Amino acid sequence: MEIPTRYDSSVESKWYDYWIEKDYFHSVPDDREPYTIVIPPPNVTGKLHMGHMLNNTIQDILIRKARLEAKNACWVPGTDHASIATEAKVVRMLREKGIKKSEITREEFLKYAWEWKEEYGGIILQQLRKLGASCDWERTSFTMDEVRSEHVTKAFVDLYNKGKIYKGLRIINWDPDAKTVLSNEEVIYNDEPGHLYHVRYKIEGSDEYLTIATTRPETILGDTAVAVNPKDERYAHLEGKKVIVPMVNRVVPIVFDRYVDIEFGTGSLKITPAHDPNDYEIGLRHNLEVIDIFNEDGTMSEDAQFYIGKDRFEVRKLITKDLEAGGHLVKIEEYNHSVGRSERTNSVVEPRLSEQWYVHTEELAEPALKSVMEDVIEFFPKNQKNTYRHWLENIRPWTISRQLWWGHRIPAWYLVIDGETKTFVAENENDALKLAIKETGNSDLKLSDLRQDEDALDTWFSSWLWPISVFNGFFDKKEIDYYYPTTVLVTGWDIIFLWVARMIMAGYEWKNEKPFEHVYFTGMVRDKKRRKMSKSLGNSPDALKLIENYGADGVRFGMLSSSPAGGDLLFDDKLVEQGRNFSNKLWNAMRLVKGWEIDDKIETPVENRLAINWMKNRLNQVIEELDGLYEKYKLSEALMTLYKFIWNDFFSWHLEVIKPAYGQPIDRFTLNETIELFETTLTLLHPFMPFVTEEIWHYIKEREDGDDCVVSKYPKAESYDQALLDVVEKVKTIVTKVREVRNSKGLKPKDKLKLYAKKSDSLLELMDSVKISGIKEKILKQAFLSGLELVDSEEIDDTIPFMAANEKFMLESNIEIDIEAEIAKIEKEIIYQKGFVASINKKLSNQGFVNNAPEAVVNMERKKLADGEERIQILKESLKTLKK
RNA sequence: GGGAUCUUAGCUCAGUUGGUUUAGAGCGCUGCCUUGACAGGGCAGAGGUCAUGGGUUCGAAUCCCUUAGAUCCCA
Repeated sequence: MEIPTRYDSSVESKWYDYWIEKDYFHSVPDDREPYTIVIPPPNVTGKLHMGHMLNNTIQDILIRKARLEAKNACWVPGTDHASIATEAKVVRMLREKGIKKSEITREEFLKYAWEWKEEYGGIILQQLRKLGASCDWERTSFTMDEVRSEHVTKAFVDLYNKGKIYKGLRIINWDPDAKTVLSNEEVIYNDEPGHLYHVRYKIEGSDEYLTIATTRPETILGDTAVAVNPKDERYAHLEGKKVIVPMVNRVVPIVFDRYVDIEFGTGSLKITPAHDPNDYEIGLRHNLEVIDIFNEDGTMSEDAQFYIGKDRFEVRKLITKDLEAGGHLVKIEEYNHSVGRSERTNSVVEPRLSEQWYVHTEELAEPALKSVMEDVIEFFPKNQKNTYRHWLENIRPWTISRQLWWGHRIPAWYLVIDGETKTFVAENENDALKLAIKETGNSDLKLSDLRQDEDALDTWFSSWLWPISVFNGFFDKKEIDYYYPTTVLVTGWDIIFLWVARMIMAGYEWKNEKPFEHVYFTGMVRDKKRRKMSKSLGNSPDALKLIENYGADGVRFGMLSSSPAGGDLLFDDKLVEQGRNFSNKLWNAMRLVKGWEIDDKIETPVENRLAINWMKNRLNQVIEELDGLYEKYKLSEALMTLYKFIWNDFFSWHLEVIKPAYGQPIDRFTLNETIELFETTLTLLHPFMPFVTEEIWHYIKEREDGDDCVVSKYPKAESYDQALLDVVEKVKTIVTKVREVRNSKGLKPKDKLKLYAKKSDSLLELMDSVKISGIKEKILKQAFLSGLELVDSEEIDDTIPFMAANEKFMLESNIEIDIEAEIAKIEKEIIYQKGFVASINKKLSNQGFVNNAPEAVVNMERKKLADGEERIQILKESLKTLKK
């Protein structure tokens, strides 16, 4: 049957099913060296996007390479419950059904949430299969499944008992949309346009006013002081005075605090301790009253006295008018300032005073910082180390409680005795009760006397245990001892604090060991205009559509071919198209090779032996290069090295030399050797393009059961003959030059012409090299020549002279050549060469250079000089003959 | 405001501790080529005083400083 001329990527699903059926991706501990990756768990209700594709392609390349190297490759997949994001989605879904979260119980809500998770959860894991991800699906984990939840509880109780978790009253970042606290890392700051309002406060018992500047006039209602800098002479006379807060007419003190910036605004600052972290600190120092004027959804509370129940942004407009009407507003300036927004809901974060659970991260940070700084854990690229250090050296307590239901409920129970609340932290309510009985001495206490904390834990409190919990690390010694520490973590640098740093802390806290050897940071996927991919811009291609159109291999190629570690990937359809075309090229090369009939009567032509010999040496050189690139995680470069080797060296040069004339058979040796080269090449390419390589693997040769590309043997680099590689490069230069001469003179590329070469020692050496035969034949075949004759003459009628590889050639042709143009060209070339020679002469006549530079470098320069002079000599002779 | 990284061909990027012909690749561009594995193809070509100005050195894209610009992190 005819093989179609186009590769059809729809075979991909067939191969994925086949690999699964053969159980190639499953790992159990054995005697081999483990190679372990845990997936950065995507949100359970998420869909595959470009970022996932990049990230997971990289992991798959590494894990497949390890598998080919006969390591015990284990890639653990899973999903994250993503508490805020998922809860927000469920709330929205319920609202559409007409159900309000505030009107249902926690149990009812969780039931809906689990239903939602069962329906939409894990779609992304199915999509990863389309990409070719060779995960061990039997190990699929979820941060809220039973095993992972047990780890979370145990970790919380353990830290609490060690005194590393505590509850405290702080100014926190409040998300009024999600109605929960956020950690500092979940707040995104950006400069946004706003206004600076200048408002005057009357000084009590005086006609004087004090003008303050604020970006948030609505918080005036919660003011409990005005502050100025003690060094500010403008305000020195106000010591001991008080001001009257507009609207509410509250009399509050003027305090003197060094925090106030004399230069900024009017130099005096209104103080709202309940709604600004800095104000809160000042409030503590001066013992100020705290008035909370907001409800949890960002509307005004009773304590605000005005605008009760109205939204904070509406109030900002209203109060501006009222302040103006009351004669308090001095002026309004345009002003850009930094605004914090919730990473998940994008609502403007409200600083709020509240009681939350915290992890004492300072102690945990110490070993985590040390191991990265000392390269015990290696970062790729290295420059992320600075960012990491800066954060860990300035680490602040980690707020881990969230006012959410979807998540791990905090394992703390409260008992109120005589109006005083006692806290018991335990792995379950029965243990908590035992603790309570023990502490109170009251054996009549019942479970119903205890009340569990309503809050859930931050999602990251479960993900930081991921490298441990996916191996059931707190309970199963065999698994964790074998797979931990994992080999490499592949993730985006945007979660270096949220996730990477915390996993390292957890690793040292509970395993006293790093969680991974290496961290490979991927960049962001952007569009070609360098914009972030986002739904609102509509510039993010549909990942599955891309796979459908170009094949997973094509997409993988496109994602990888331009994405250095840590650098952003500027995504362009063109790249994916190039990947698809590459698949097609491989396919057609296979068709060519497969189409040849063997004839045992044919002796192997000498040029074929040379070609095979050259390919084998090149292959070893390439394997060596790849090893170095993999070691440095330069995967893009590794792919491009392979791409160029396969397309240029293997297909364009090698296949073209050995290709028999149309319809003619080939000798057995050449074909077998070529198939073997093809096979090795497929193994090398397999990690990047798993499907097309597997497909072709089964076409080029009959295969026994289990002889599959996915588990083939990755070749080891052997030594290669550099001299041979150099000789062939020279030959290629000569062939290329002949083609160029034909091209520029309008000669047909495939008309057989005769080539003459001026006899020289170097040329004789090249042609008659005893070790390597087939040089002449290769040149004849690839440059479409009828013959190659070495001559003593400088000048032959009806030829075009040219120079290649420092030798003089003459190509048969009876076309008229434009002598003037030829002369001009050669003269231009002579000028260039003279400049070249002069620059080297300058170097060599410099005693400093000759004395100080290494001998090899000086010799190299001498060689360059000799070559240059030789070229000038040849050019001058050509000029002489032309001018005759 | 503090800190980090970066600036090489039209675009995206390589360029190992300073020394391999006067800087490489892929894409794009230009010309030529079509019964023959592949137009999702073949062959060849043009394109860069390595952001700027200084310095160190026998020698700088590479090390140091100035200036300009870009990106990111922290506050």
